Amino acid sequence: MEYSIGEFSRLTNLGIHTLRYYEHENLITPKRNSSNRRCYSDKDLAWTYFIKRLKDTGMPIKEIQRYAELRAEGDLTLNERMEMLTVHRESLNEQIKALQEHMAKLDDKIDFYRQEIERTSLK
Amino acid sequence: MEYSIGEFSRLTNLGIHTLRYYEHENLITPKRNSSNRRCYSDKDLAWTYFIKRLKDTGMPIKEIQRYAELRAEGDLTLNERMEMLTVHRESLNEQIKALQEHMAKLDDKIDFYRQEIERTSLK
DNA sequence: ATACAATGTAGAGTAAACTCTATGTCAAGA
DNA sequence: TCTTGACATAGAGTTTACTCTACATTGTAT
Repeated sequence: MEYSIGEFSRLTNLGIHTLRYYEHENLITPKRNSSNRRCYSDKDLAWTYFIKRLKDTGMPIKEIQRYAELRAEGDLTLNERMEMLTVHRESLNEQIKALQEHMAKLDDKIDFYRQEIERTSLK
Repeated sequence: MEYSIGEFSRLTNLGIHTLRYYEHENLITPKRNSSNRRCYSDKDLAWTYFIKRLKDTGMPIKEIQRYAELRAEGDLTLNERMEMLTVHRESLNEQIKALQEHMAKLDDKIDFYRQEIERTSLK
């Protein structure tokens, strides 16, 4: 299947402006039809989902750019891409650990509030 | 104990400029000495650590501002503050869940790469 | 007395990631 | 044919959270 930018925007939940911006940054590079309109493919779709995943896990555009560059170069860069993902995996792991710690502390604080409210009868 | 902005900067690992910016945004409000220099207290220190925690868990400055405002109003706002933290706790929980999902998918991808590299003998 | 390092304020500048505006093209329906 | 509506580009504007600059004061060591 092929999609116009409007359809693709709805599918990916990324604004049209954002899609053009991503293309400008060489993240997503859809084909063009005879009238120069963008034609996004299913491959573009899967790739866009992956980009969103990288973004949602805190990878900056610059780094995604680098990954996209390697991807465009084909199989010879598989090693390097896997290396990038492995490094990123570690950062993700640390993010999760940090958030869990924050969660524990937050729970302490909430408990403290609960007691204070009880004590001062502000229930 | 009381700390100058320089000492406080070292203690909190926040730049001097950042501390002044936080004060400008009414997040941290240290006392001043006779020559108008900032005097940070241990209470400011504990509060600053908490601000960092909120920031590190994705709370925007605007919201921390609101929290700081309530805090300045005293015990009568304990309920409202607890409510804010409880809501934030939920967002934290969702962040963690999302990251764990991303992690699983990332592991899949890394596995896939491993196989591809094996298959195409790019070891 | 003087130098100098830390501090003060006000306001400008920066970086990242969008988001929007102005203007123009083009295919399809009334 | 005329009018929409979706799409195109180039470039300006926005938001968030700092970060830095310029310039004036002040406290301390020589």
